[in-house]
Amino acid sequence: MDDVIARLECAEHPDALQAVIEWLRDYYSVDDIVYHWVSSNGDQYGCGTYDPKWVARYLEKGYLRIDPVVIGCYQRFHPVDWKRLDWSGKAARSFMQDAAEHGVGHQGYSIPIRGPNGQFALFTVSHSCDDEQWASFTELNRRDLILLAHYFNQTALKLEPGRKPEPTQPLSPREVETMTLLAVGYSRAQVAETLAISEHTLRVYIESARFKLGALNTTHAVARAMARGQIIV
Amino acid sequence: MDDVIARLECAEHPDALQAVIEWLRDYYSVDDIVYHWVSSNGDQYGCGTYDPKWVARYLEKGYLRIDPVVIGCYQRFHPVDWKRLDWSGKAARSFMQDAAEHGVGHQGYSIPIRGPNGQFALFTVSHSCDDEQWASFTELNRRDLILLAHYFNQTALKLEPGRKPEPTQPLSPREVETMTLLAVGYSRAQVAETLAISEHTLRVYIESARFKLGALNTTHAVARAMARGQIIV
DNA sequence: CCCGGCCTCACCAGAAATGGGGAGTTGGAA
DNA sequence: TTCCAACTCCCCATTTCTGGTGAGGCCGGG
Repeated sequence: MDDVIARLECAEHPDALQAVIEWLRDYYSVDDIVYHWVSSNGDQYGCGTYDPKWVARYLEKGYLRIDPVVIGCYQRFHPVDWKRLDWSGKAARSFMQDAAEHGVGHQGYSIPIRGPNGQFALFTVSHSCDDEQWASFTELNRRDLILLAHYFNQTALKLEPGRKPEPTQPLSPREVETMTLLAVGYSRAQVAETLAISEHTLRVYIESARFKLGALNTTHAVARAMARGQIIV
Repeated sequence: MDDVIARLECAEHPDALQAVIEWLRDYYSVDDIVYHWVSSNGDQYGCGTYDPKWVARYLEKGYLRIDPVVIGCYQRFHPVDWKRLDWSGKAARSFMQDAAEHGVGHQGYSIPIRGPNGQFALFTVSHSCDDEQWASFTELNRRDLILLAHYFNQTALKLEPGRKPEPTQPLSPREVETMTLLAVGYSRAQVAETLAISEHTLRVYIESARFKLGALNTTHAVARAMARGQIIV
């Protein structure tokens, strides 16, 4: 374990992640291990031992917005066993069947990981075995998996595969206040009143913030400011 | 360590966190350890060994939006040493001085933790010693601290001290699509076009989503949907 | 079988936001 | 000192959003 973490910490190329993940699969003797993230812009990055055909199909079908693992983990903090997720709904059902047909095990344990800039990633272990075996496996390895997930994400963030640095121009104090108040539902007039400035001035802040954030309108600007962690709501 | 984590996992009352944190402070022989979170609604919860006067002053002064530790960690994923944060700016300076006067050590190591619903928490260890000692301490204990931070947050989330469950009414698929597209900067007309529906219909979705989210306007609705993890941007 | 939630469409009038001008002060950095 | 970024204020015209009301088809659960 220490060895793996050390390798992650000094990794300098994404291939290292893939190598580690394959090593881990053998080490734990499970069917699959996958790390994948999806962030703001919608494109994603990941590595793992799933059949490439399944990965391609997943992307092609846009399963990201259907997959109960993603949706469920997105609203959780704890690692979660797939069985505890919501598999009702016909979209989820057909997704599950499709996954099974592509060789994905029916047991799974996923750890959600969150980073700045609205980053969200999953570290998943999947296998085929009965419920009891699976329960004892997850119970035994939970702590290691949490730490692994953390270091995997740390490494992935460091390597930032082709991810543009996005110069995240900082907002001025007034701009931050403006965005924050807009995010909690105030109208322009109310924000102006709260900050004790004219609404005209307020507009200048909104527009400059929008410009700095590269946003197309106010809602977009607020969403970006939130996603990038530039405002604390 | 295992003992501490076990105690966190079976904790049933917030006092357990306080007890554990005090035990940890003695175990590591540091000046202070603090866990605190701040989430959507702005109110916060925490426990730690800081002087209550300092805690009160922190809240009273609204230091949350000035504290470089909070602001800095909010945009990071890795644990961070206080020295690596941005302490320029007069607000930050006077904050630092005020903290020092209230007995806060000048060395610090903070671990950001993120949960669903836009939850953000910090697990901080603070001390007074020279840089080298501090560097070796953090190097040595980093991994334990990450795991501790994780389990602290898990416990805090479980206990949810007085935090309303916020029945998080789920959005319908169309509502999710609508909110998502608005969050990435589309105007109402563009969203309607993208979804191939009339703008009138779109408005119905926005309004029903706004209603479900308890939001005052579109921007607010998008912000809430993001913060609650109901849309993946 | 019926109810309720979801999806779809329509009209209207008023309120709010946007885009693009210009212009002055202050305080900190180069 | 000079310069720039931040902060403040104002006008105009146009586009966009919002609030209220109404209505029909579809599908799944009780």
